[in-house]
Amino acid sequence: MGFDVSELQALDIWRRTAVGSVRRDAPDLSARQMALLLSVYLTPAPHTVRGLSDLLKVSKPAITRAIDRLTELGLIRRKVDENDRRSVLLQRTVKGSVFLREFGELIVAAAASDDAGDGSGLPPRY
Amino acid sequence: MGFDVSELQALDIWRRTAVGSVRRDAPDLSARQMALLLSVYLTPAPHTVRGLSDLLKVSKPAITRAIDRLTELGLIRRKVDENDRRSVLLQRTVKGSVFLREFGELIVAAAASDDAGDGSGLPPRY
DNA sequence: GCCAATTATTTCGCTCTCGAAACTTTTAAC
DNA sequence: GTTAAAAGTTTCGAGAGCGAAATAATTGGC
Repeated sequence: MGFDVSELQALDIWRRTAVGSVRRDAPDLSARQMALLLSVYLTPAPHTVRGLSDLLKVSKPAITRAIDRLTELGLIRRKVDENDRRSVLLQRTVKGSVFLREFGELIVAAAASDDAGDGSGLPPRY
Repeated sequence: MGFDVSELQALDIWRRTAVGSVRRDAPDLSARQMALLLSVYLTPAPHTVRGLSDLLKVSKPAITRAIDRLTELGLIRRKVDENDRRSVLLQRTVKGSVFLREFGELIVAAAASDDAGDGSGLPPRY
């Protein structure tokens, strides 16, 4: 029972962010979809179906479906690899950048409003 | 284009956690389901369908379905409120506690492995 | 050129989820 | 005790996701 303090703080920041995002009526992405989206934006290109399938240990059809959904939402874009036309490269979009920027702001705000302290009982360091 | 540094770091921690969770074959919860689960565990009881519907600004049937899913997974439990038998109280389970503890560990580990520094170029403070 | 390997998508049958509206149970008003 | 309100669930038709297997499309071996 009970959590380590830092884990608890981390979970609470996660909670505030998740609740804030849901309340904002953001698209209700699954964990897989979010992991895929963040991987495309925050890890070095190129991003292919096969590569993401290996990275996430999820079947290729499941990756294709997640891409379908994120593409419908306008958060990423497909582009055929001209060097190997079998491959599909995933690219960022303006809408996706905006979405993730706002999401990042939510996390930062949630962390800032974490007034639980560090457990030391001392005032926070600035 | 581009993100503020702290937002980028926050997003990257989120990414590592999300990817790690998916790779571990954790249940593929939606943002709504995760927000609900965290709210039940980290905010003061009682937790009712109506209360969560207001908190998350999501319809009551959608809350019921999310509870159905989380209950199937054994992560929370329903209990009729004996003071008002119309209400259903949501309670924690051992399995849910374990799941969230591990998830918290994942976040903490992701934050610890954030070797990007604080942008100052100085070594991290311990 | 031909054939096997690789990449991604589509299909199949099935389950889960959606919002809106209808419904059941329980409580409170009076 | 009858009636209105409240809490939660169920139903509806429709859309999305699942894994496994089948299907393109393209490439590389030779």
